[in-house]
Amino acid sequence: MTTISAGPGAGAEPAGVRHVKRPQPLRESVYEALTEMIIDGTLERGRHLVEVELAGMLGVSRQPVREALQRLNNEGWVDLRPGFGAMVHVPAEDEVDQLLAARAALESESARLAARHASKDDVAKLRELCKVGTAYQEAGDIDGTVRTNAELHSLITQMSGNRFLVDFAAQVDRRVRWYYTPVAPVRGAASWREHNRLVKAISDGDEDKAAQIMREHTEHTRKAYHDLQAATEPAESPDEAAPRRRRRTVN
Amino acid sequence: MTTISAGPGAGAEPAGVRHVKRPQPLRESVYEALTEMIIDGTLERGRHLVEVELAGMLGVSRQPVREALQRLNNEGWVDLRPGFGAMVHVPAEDEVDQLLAARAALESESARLAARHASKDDVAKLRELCKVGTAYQEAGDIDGTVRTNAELHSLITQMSGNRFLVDFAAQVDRRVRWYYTPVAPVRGAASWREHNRLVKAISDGDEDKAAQIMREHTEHTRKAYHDLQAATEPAESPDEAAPRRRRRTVN
DNA sequence: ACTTGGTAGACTGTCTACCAAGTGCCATGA
DNA sequence: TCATGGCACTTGGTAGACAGTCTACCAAGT
Repeated sequence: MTTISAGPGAGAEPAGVRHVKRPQPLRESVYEALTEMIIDGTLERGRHLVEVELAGMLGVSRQPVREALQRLNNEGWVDLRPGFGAMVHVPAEDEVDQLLAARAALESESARLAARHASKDDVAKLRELCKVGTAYQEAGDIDGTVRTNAELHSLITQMSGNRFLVDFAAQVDRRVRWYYTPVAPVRGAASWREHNRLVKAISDGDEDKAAQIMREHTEHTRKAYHDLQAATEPAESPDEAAPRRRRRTVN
Repeated sequence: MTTISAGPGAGAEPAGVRHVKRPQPLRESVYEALTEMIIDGTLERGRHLVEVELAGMLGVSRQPVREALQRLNNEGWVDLRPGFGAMVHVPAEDEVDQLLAARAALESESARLAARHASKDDVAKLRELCKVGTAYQEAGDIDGTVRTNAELHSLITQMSGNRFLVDFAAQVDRRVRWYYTPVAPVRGAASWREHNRLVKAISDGDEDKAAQIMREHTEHTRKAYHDLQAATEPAESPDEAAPRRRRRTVN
């Protein structure tokens, strides 16, 4: 039973004015609890989510659950079928591809703007993250590597100073991480070399180079995903749950 | 009194499979009614939106209104302050800038992908839109020009075949149009010349060129906005509401 | 003049209960 | 085997209630 514990929303305040801890709206906690459960697989893909069931599970009433489900629906985590209920979204095959393409656009632009606005402080933080990440990677600490990777990318988008890029990139990133988790550990070594070059370009203020490196970086990730997918796919049992048609040609 | 009339959700179906007319959920209609009222200024910026008031206004109960407001909040149309209510969002000065920057990234990537996947049919439609738009422009039909412009851009993003780019770009676009409306008519002539070059590049399948033209196109729009802003701004009374600081240098 | 304390009203956040309509499933029957 | 009818379940929406919180305002004290 996962009960909600109104966790502190780790919002990055302008430093110094730290607002007193205010209890989050329940719907927010529910939203977070659900995404977490979706990402960590507690709620498997395709599972039928019933409002009252979730409400009972989380110890709240239907209302906050409904509101959370609607947000999850808007952001593509679940599919809401009127009169039936919500199902945890089952990603289509071309979806990861599209996500990574969107991410390439968003993050490479972010890198460009980050290079434009980088402060000494930011660059120092970036360097630190690179060091930490590489260390994790070499130590074989997958969890740490993934986390640091996320932090690095997040910091870069934030350095762009563009709220919309930050929001969109964050949304895409969470989705990618969800789909991608099973195949994440693969691309460790090269990835951090690229990160280093990227940080170098940003600290040099070389916009074009930063954007280009970030684009290639994401592109490599996509390729890695494809290779791994191709290697895994033939092994899947042909009597898969839904006999949905393959349509490779669409994208 | 604006009453909701459960209009047929003019969703673009895959053509042919037209689902039987299913009444849209109320929250959807409310959402649309509210965005419309925000865009056309019925609900002024900064206005405090009270749930029961809106509910009465639209002839529905609180619940659908709440749900619509929450979505509006997530998409940045209103700001939800816990325990107080929703206020129509008042854009910060640098916000249009950031929106246009995000749009540049999203749409230029879309143009690149559109050039990659363009079908004969798509290109024909693009050409048609260009013709129509230019005609409107020359005839001085501002409304028609703006609408056709939106259609053209929308079609290009859809041609990218990337659902996420489509969604994000659509979101950004609506916001831009809201802020931008007062200054829209300015940039008519040059804009359609650029559109023509863009369509040419797409039909040639020249990805890089398409992306570059789209980027410059958006950049020009941003510049036009700035110039117009600079020309208008000095006229504003100095005893403005909030004496917040100008920081032009940020973006 | 400025701060403090108190009061009142308004509105949200959440809960409960309830009903209508739509959906999926299953057993029945041809 | 396949269509039909019915049943159980679930959402979508409504109504009402209540606590907590936010804003504003007023009065008294420094």
